[in-house]
Amino acid sequence: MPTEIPKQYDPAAAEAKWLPFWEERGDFNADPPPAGGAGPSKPPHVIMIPLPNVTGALHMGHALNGTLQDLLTRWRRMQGYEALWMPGTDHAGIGTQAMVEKRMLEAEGLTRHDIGREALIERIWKWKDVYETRILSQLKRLGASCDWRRVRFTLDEVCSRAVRQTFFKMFQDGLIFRGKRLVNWDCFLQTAVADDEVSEEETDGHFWTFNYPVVEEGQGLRAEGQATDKASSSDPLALSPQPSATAQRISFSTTRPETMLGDTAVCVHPTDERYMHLIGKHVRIPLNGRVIPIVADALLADKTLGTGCVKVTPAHDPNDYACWTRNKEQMGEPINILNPDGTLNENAGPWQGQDRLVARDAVVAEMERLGHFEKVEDRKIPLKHSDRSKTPVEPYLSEQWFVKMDTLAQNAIDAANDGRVTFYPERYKQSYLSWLGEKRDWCISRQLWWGHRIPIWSLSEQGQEGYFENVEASQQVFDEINSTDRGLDLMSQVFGEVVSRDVATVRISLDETTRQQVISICLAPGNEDREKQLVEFGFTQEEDVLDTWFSSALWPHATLGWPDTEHNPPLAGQGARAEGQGTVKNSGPSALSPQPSAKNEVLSYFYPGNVLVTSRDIITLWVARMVLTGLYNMGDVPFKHVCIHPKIQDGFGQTMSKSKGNGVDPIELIEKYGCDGMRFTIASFAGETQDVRLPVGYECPHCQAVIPQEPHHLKFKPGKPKIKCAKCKKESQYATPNYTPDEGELVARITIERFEYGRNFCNKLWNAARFAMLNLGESRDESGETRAREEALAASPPSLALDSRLSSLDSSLALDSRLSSLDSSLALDSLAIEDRWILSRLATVTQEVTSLLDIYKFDAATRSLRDFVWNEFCDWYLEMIKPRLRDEARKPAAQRVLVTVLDTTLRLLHPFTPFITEELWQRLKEIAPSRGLPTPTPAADAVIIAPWPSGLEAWRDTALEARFQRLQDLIVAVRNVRGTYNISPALTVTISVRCSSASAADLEQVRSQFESLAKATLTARGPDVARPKASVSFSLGDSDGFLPLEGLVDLAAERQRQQKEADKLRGFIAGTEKKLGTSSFVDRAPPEVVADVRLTLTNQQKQLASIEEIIAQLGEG
RNA sequence: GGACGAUUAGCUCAGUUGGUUAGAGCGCCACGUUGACAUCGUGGAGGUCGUUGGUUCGAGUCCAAUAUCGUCCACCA
Repeated sequence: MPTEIPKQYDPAAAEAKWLPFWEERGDFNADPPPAGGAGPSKPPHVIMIPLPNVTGALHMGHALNGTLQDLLTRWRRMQGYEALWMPGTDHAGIGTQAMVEKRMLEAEGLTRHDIGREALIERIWKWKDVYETRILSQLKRLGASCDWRRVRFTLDEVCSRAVRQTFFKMFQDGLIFRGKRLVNWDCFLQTAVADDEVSEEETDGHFWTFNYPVVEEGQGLRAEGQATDKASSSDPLALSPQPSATAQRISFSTTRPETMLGDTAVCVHPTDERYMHLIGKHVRIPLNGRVIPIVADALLADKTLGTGCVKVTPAHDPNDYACWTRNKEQMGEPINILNPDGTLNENAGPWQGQDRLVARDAVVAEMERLGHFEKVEDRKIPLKHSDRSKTPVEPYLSEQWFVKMDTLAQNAIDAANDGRVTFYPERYKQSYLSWLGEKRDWCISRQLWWGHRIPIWSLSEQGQEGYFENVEASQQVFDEINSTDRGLDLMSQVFGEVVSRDVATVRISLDETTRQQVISICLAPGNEDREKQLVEFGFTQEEDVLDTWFSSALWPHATLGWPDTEHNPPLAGQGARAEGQGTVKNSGPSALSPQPSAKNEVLSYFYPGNVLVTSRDIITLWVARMVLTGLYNMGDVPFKHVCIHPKIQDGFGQTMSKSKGNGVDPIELIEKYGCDGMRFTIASFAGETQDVRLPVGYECPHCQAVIPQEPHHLKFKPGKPKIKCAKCKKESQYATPNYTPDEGELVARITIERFEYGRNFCNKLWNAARFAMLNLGESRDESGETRAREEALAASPPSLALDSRLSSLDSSLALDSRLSSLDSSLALDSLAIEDRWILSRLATVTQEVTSLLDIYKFDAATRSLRDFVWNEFCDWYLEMIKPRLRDEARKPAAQRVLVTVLDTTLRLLHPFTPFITEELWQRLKEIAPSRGLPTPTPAADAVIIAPWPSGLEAWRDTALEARFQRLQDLIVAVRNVRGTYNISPALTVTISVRCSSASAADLEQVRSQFESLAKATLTARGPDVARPKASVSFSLGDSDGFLPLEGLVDLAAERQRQQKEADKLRGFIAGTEKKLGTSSFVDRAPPEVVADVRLTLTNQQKQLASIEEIIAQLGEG
């Protein structure tokens, strides 16, 4: 034996060994075919990783995502594709900045305003370096066969350039515009917060009802356009504070009375009979005398709620804002009454400068004084709070940048509708389409510092007197400038020379608030000098950064080097990466240099990609936007398939996430169950429907009992909380994402029992292979010549380098000669029945797994493989060939089939369990360097590059599988009898079988195998076998078995057992007969179904007859 | 409120276009350490497929309603 094979698979050792082996060989790398290279080139297969955020470490959800992508990548690589899996991470603007700011505030009491933009960004880069390193090393531990030379980060040079170019192109095409939008404003932190960063809390509040007086025709009514004119509202006392007693009033309710100062309308339902006659009339806001219209809007007003009438404050309420967009021409501009710090601004008149909550009471008092207060009641109000500051957020109207979505969205819709992009499972196409169908403009600006700063420099200036009085006319002038070369003239003034439209684009617009004209210049990437010129000229760059999704939307082509079509994208230093998971820091301009080449072959070869693997919650945010930008920048979709996999939940049904603190680090599970065990289990989860629930436990370090996780374990507590073991009552620290246990402390580690499934499977595979290898080696002669070869082989270093292929081929040829008796071609029909059976099953499984992977049914593929390996290969085949392996004459053929099945199985399993299969492949290669049927061929150097099994259809033989099934049934029946009567396994029983001559022939062929599996001696078989006296029997329909067990069993009990069996059968027969007696069934069901049922009936009757005969004989004694 | 999914054995889940007696893993019970594997082997117990209707010769599977849970989206003067 070349090496001892341990009885247990050691995952850690294999993982440590084969990861560097593959990396050093360059197996993960994918490159375009060399220019002018001869021979057929491989087709590409591309997967872009759903870039993890650098906000924190990966959890099991990422492990699932990564496992599936690696599985697909390894599978396609084996199929002969140039398989690229592109790795990288996302800067995740809001999340990362918030995380760093939070830490800073907690640890040092500093806010970002204290340290400034530069210093904050510097801190975030440091954070990013730490977590990027951690994330990439987690992925590597998973066995992720990414092309690590190509790792990208959304803020690196290559991605930044793509962002700048896309923004520039969109700006040039007029797709980018500025507009107002309601955001969730955190008055404490003075920043906008995203919708998913606010949470609702029930708060004690009040529900006031007020009224506004309706303005009679001709009385103080102003032109609509002037309703928002500040001059008109600057002097409320100029208007009558007291409405005439007879004036009609309109009542409404509010929880935020101060927003009355910003009302621009009141709204009623168009069919509300109480108010229909008022629609189009006006009311006066008593607080400031402003006159606002009464509008009809069926979406905003609800006849059944409150008074049926609602005040409209577009600047401070999302619904009101939506109403405003529908009724703009009647209402005029929204009026913002807030300062960024939550105090009221100049639009609040006398209340300017007061905090909004102070002003609220003052406004109520004033309304009461003026006689427009009706009532107030206490009420619980759901109020949005900022997750970060825990203070209430205010809806706040602010200037934002948008991408116009109509055409872009339509193109992405078309791509899914005409099948250029296909979803697996199909139903997710619907979420994609319905979201895109809204075509809501994409707000791309964020009031953050961490991200891609918007590449626009602008200059505001006062126009000539009266120039901007008419908004529409001004806009026309601007449009003309924007659409002609007059914009270029403007730029040549700034830059002192004529600049090309490919370098800079200018747009002039009107700021409706300040009545100034705004000159905005957008620069294409790579124009740092011009940026300086602009600043010197007095332009200032936008403070805001771009939405994170803007850069991740470009991921599929940005990572391939777009927009550079002349050079391949730069690679990180290959070879010298042994020490580090770290990437090259790309913040410096000269950190990387592009690979020389005449064109970007990487981009043209690898775009478009093949499949995107992700979970459903980012179909809209990310998937749709990648399709949209791919079509826009590249003219083609970024991927053909979108594979949506389940989400991982904890034991309580909560999705695992960083923010919930319920995430489990895959590394913990890899260390406990082995990487392959984890991967195999996780792949078995990935079906089409259900999310995956993973009940978590903690293993008591004192007694190894498992303590189930409870919700309170996940809550953050100060100090180092301990967990108490229910069994041994001892306490220990435990690991959660919230803190790290103390050094040297005994820690209750995470366990998830479901992962034993995969671990046990790996161990089973290991031992099956161990058995095979032990039995492949034995037949060798131990001549001096062989030993010399073995020594020579041992002396040569492990075949790590690529050029070792030749030498290993040499040695394999040499080793081959030792198995010369097996070299010759082995005809299929000369093989034993179990050989042909296992080959047939193998061919079927190969076909199944391949077609299941084609449609991303990982769970079914995993099951199919497990069932084959465990229940067919191990339980039946290995058991059946044991007698043959002890028989020198029959041994060689069994060995040949055994090694072939093992070889193919390892290849089928490699994408699922890469480490153990490589470990076994390399060991097997030493023992059997050539294998296969009918003629052995040298095995590949590594299973990672071995060809995926295919073309095995000739091995399939369904008739033979059916014959084998009968044999299996017979053996199970004997075991059943043994089990029922508790016959010691040490005791060999005798059996005679009454069956057809054909079955008898089969049985004779596998007699020794049968006898060893059933622990029985076969005394007779054939159609004429008679039942021996005092025997226990079974009936299988087409064959009956008789076991003389007199003295061992109670024959009365046997009679009872047979009676029970007969009764059961009679029940079935009655059912079947009834069915066949129903004319509607016989007449209407398809003939083949009826024939099937008739056959069933015949079999049941035959079987019953056998049992009845047995019972009769038992009665005789 | 809208869309989608789920509900099958004690637990976690499969169940392909409707067709004989609904499956697996874990757990449970009994027996077993025979030369690959106790992370194992052999046998066994355990389910009126959430509920109610309907279509059909026939429904876990198709349709309708309903309940519960989950996810996404919208909304809550």
